[in-house]
Amino acid sequence: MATLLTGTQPFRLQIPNTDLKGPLSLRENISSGQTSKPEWLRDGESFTTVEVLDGTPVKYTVSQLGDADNFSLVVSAITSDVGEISADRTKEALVQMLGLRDDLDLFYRKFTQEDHLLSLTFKNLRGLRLMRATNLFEPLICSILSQNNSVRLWNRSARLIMKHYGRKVSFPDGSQEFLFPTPDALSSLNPRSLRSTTSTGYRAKPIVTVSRMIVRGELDLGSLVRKPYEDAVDLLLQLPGVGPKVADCFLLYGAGYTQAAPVDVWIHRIVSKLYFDGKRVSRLKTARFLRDRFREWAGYAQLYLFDYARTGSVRAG
DNA sequence: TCCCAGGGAGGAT
DNA sequence: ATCCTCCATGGG
Repeated sequence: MATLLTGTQPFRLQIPNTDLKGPLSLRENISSGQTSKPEWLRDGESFTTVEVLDGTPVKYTVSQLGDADNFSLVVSAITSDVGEISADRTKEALVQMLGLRDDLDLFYRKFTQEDHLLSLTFKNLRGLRLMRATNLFEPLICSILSQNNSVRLWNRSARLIMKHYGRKVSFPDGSQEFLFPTPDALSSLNPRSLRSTTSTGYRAKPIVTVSRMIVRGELDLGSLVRKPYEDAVDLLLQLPGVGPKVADCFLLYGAGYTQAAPVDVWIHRIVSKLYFDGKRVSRLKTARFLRDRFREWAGYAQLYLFDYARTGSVRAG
């Protein structure tokens, strides 16, 4: 039943609105600094990402036609020269990556009624959704990279890591892309050389250490993300380079824990300003506040508040 | 030159 | 529990 894609048979895939719940802004999704992976590469109005699905590299090129509320996605997905994978699997992975199953209409409706302050962020960010990774290692490394860093710089480092240490893959359209490296590839590195080649600074050592833990079987991300949120956090906090914010980033953008609310400098500022009358509240209390107030929507609330704060809708308090 | 960026670790209070 | 300081790197 499922169509098999091979390297010699590129195909196009239309995802009609009726499959989705609520609006989508592909551009907002891509540019919102989420740590599931570095930003998809942009060429005009189309965005490209390469994902490894069941061992087969798949290159997606996606563009959105129409506006946030009335649109279709035009998707080209091609496999590497050696691989093949079902069309259903390819489509499902895209739906997951773009958060298309999240009921964004419900989110808007619910908090337009229940939280006027949060609803202030809705108008300019309509269609912004949570991204999810198709693997667990890449978002963990990207989340570690993001600590005390700018979106621009951690993206740059992640791309350099791919270029220097990831497998190079050829596609039938003639392009060559670098995959994100495996834990094995990074585990064998000298942290100093990783640092000098990828501008990762003091984050190089924890990246290598975590990679080694995975290779040795001391860290099993697959079983970690099957645990309840609190247990998963406790385990993540034991890792070098992983504190509360990085753990929440990984759980939200990597593993889909929508109750996770990463608190960085921007969230710290905007939540203090909007919800605590400008009074300083600790980061841990800020995170707990967001989880208690927004529950399974905490990740979404955080995402909207982050973009609202960062894109200058408000001034730093 | 200083300050900042999707912070964390270790220590002192 | 909360508050220091230091940690690399590059942009403004």
